[in-house]
Amino acid sequence: MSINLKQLSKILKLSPTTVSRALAGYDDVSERTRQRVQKAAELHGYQPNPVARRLQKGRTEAIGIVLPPGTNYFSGTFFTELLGGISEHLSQSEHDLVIAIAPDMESEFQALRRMVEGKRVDGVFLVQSRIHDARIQYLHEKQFPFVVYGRTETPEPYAYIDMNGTRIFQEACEYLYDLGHRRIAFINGPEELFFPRCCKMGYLQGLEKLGIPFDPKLLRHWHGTTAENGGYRHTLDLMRLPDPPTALLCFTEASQGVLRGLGDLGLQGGRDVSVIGYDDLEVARYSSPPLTTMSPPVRQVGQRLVEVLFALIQGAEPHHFQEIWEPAFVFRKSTGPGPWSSQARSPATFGAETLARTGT
Amino acid sequence: MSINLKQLSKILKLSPTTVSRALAGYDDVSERTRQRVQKAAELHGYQPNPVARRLQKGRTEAIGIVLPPGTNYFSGTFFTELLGGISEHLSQSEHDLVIAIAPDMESEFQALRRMVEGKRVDGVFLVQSRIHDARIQYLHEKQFPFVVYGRTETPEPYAYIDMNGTRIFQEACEYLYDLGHRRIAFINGPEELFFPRCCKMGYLQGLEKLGIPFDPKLLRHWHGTTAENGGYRHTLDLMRLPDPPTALLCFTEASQGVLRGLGDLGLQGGRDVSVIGYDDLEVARYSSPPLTTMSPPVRQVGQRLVEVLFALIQGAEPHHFQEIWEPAFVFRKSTGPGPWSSQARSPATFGAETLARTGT
DNA sequence: TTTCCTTTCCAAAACGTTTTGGAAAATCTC
DNA sequence: GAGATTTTCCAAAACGTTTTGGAAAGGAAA
Repeated sequence: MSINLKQLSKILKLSPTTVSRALAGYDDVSERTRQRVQKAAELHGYQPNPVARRLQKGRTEAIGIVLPPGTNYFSGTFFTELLGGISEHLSQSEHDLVIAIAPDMESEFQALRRMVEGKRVDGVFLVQSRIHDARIQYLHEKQFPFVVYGRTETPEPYAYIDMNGTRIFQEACEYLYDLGHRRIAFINGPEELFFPRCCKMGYLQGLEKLGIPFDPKLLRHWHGTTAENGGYRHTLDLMRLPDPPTALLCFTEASQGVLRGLGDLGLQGGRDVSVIGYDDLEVARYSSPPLTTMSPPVRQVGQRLVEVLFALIQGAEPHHFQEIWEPAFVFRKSTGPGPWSSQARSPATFGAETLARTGT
Repeated sequence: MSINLKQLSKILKLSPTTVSRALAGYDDVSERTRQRVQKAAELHGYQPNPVARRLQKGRTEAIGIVLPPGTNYFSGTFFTELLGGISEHLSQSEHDLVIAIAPDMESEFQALRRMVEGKRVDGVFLVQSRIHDARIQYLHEKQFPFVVYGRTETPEPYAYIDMNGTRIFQEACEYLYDLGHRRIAFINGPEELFFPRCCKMGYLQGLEKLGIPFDPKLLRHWHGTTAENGGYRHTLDLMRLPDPPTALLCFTEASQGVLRGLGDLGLQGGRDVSVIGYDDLEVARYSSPPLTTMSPPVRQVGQRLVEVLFALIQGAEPHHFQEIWEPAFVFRKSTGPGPWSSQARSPATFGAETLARTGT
């Protein structure tokens, strides 16, 4: 069917060596023959067989990612977005992205081991980092190149890109405070994940800084169901408290369920209750009301993950790649003045200040 | 780091040939040495290098899929679900799943060509089939193994698994008729896709069979935005007609936007307006009200796609694998009696009948 | 004992590249 | 024109498997 190196070199009456080196751009082949080779290669549609190249080079030229169980509970859309960023950057460099979707924790680890010990990829991405994450310990032990989107508690130095959840949630509290809110609830993600814990810290620090006593009833975690459903149930529950919140922070797509829950209770987001979401997916733009969010630049993260992983594969030290990015607010219509708004600082001032601080 | 065949054979004082054949289970190696080899392999954690194996075998032992642009507009969740089905089945057979996510149509084709002509995979899956689908013609010309989830109009024989959209939408019309609905609208997916067209045919046939004149104002297509947003806008628009529909059929996650739109108008799905969705994702179960849907068995489809593709790779004829599956109804709370309900047949009867016909 | 099967093993080739370590040819230097 | 240097090419080895086509050893049949 398609031509290979030996055949092409026979046509050109050159050795395979020369043809290979000509195409690879080495300077020990004359400009004239290089041109000749390149033209012939194009004409015959020659492409080096990647498998043969991989064997010789000792690299698989492939990168792996195994999506954890419950990815869909989290946000299928988020991951296809992240994968989009990764994939785009990857295809430019002749690399393949191999993926596994794990139905449960056990097969998640198994899939990871298959990639690593089966020498099927040169490096892997990790997402949804847990507070204690066995995957990270494992990969560190194996000395296998990997980058995490998120952090964990293990002491080993590893490469990561994470969002500053602590800071942005603290700022979200301040923003709501300035709008005149004092009863601020937080519907957070699963407790075993590291990122939600950071967000929780930001929430607590924010409250403390503002002199609002922490009410445990206002901090919720969804778990074992979709973010949307978790947000829905907790909203119903929260709004039926004797002293319900006037503002809601929420994690990923929980916000969609929150808006729905408010709707069912005859409340309108942005007017009766303020809502701020995390993750700025398409859906946030089109919800009713359009959602004010804290927004990580998902596609850019994907691209950067690729860059970092390539560096690691080429032997760079992981501890040089520990980046914490600042999410930015995207102000839409789901936030509005709260019952204490007379006491507030000027929101306009705050908005400007925040945008300046979070700019890229 | 890890051991290879030559080293292992040296340890065992056997030839690489024998070790390889012992592990592959050939019967020209004695039971005794086979056991010995197997034990040693296990002890040293020997795993054949997949790249070397691939080169020798002339197969990449990898399968490709390129997600079309706008996958997220469609339903990121649906695709992670489908990929889950594929991935699970695939990892059992020592194959890799390589994926690309295309930002636009051009790079979609480019990614496909890279996989095919770059000999990076043995076969590919196609999803979101267009009415005229250049990908299918291309793959057919190249004689490259592929299976489509969905169909197209091109005459070439190709392997596909598709849902019987025509039939299920026709039955949905009948079901709504029997509930007492006569003004039945349909918020359909993008027109250039084949499946929405089938659904449309089913809708039209259903109306005709029931003697309901077709009102073009009641048939909508969303396009270029998320399904959710499309559903939302069209619902607002439809319900503001002088003669608004009393029941809404909708395609994929448009249903979520539909419910939201109804909510904004102060209407309740299932009571004021009946809604039936297509695709039974987690989100349908937890919406308010829980959604009655037409539901394709997504994970099973994924598994079957893998089986079929393997058969094709082994040389089977594509036209032997043209399957049309019957989606089943999942009855929940988003449908109820319509204004013409006095004239209806008994819904109970209909329900039983439908379930029998669509069972598996 | 000889002949003919079986059983059990293995050397060598092959898959399609890239890299290594020259060698021949061309050019320069004096 | 001889020697030194640069330019241009290539044969052979290597990457780690599997497959091919025997060969040696052992046993059964004559």
